[in-house]
Amino acid sequence: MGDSPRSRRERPAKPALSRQGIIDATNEIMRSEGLEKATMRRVAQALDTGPASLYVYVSNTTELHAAVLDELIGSFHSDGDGDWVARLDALLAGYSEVLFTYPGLARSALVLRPTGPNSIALFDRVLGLLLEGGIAPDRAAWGVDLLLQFVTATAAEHSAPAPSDAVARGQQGDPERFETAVRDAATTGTPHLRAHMDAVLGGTPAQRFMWATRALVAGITATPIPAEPANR
Amino acid sequence: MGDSPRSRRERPAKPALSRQGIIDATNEIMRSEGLEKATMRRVAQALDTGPASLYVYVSNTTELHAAVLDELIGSFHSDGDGDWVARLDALLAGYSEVLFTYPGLARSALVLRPTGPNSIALFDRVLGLLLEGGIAPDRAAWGVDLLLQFVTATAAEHSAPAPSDAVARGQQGDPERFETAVRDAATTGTPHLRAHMDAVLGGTPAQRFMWATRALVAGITATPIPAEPANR
DNA sequence: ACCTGAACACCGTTCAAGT
DNA sequence: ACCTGAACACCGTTCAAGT
Repeated sequence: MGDSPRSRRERPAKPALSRQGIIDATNEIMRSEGLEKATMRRVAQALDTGPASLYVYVSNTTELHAAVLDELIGSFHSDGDGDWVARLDALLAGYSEVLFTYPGLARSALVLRPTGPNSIALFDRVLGLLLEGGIAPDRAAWGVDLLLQFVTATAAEHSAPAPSDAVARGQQGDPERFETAVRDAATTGTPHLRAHMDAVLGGTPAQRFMWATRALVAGITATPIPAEPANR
Repeated sequence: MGDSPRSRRERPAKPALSRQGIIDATNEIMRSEGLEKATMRRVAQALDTGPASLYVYVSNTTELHAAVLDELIGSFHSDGDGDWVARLDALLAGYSEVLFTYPGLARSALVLRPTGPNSIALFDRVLGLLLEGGIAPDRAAWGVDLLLQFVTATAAEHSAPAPSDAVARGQQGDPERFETAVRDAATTGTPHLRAHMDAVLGGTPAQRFMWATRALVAGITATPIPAEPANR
């Protein structure tokens, strides 16, 4: 009994594989090294096994990433007080924060249409707040998509593929590139851009985020859905 | 003279490499096989050379994809007539059509913040239409981003990674998965979702697209930008 | 200058074989 | 059942060497 032969030292006991263990390890790698490092091979290595072993618990890379995302969505609680607008702001800010912390996941979320239990719960909470605000249920129902899509897309925009990839510098959607392009173009055939360049380039990201959510809520509130109420 | 020695037959003359030729070949592969097949190696093969040769004209894969996107954005002209709303609809529909035809590119566009000349021109056109609609310049300037982001994100959502990948079936954001998840969840702790399930799941994609653009324009029109007009 | 063969350092996924 | 070594079929990018 006592020490089994191969438990000499090192090897921190190598916990048995499990779906949750794989998800946790993936989460950890994503946070510290970014989505693109959270590969099957890298995760397997972190768990001291081979990539093939993961396929017992996870059906493919996409599904694994989706599982991590749903877990993260379940991890933030922002049931602040205040009126429904304040609570909506807090909720969207919380979601946004998660996506900014794991930027690569925002890209996935856009394509994946998260359907895990926590994602659905988030959808329900946003819908509840819009209804509480007195928005017509039809409009609120469609509006949730618009709001969550905006948050996701905004986070995805700010996601550089590799945290410190030499190639990425000046390549990605860093605002600078866009700003330079606008200033350059303003001298040629883009009259409106030239006339309003300062407005186009103005505002902090936080100001724009806040303005956009205001505009979305206003639009959702005021815009009737088409005649056929909700066909299909 | 006449036939040079190595022009026996076959080999359709192998045109010299050029940046434009590389872009065209990439475009063609994207259309016929999807973004994920438009790799350096695959493009090089189509041009009958090795991948290393492409790096003389193109700095990396991302830049190549961005070049194709800007070319496509320049390729559609929808200066229909009618009032500004009709023309805005036509313009966004045209952009949307391109992105739906090359779905993978929509994902790229979100992260890339396209800055090519044609992309900037599109931005200018949308801005012009909003101004024509009498929207305050400050709001219009920020609103363009919101509108283009919506179109791009919507196209990205509907993009399955591989056109006919066995794994993709039931995996991606096909509406069915979301619908199933909603119906399942509706029995548990998601009261609002249950109460308004039909509204949430209702509407055709086209109806939702139209409604969303209406809501966006309404919100942009009605929402004042923050006190500091356009700092920075 | 332009082009390229070959290499480096990776991927996801499958499958026969082991325990 | 669960796990895995090894293989298959790919990637992007670099670089020394050729023309």
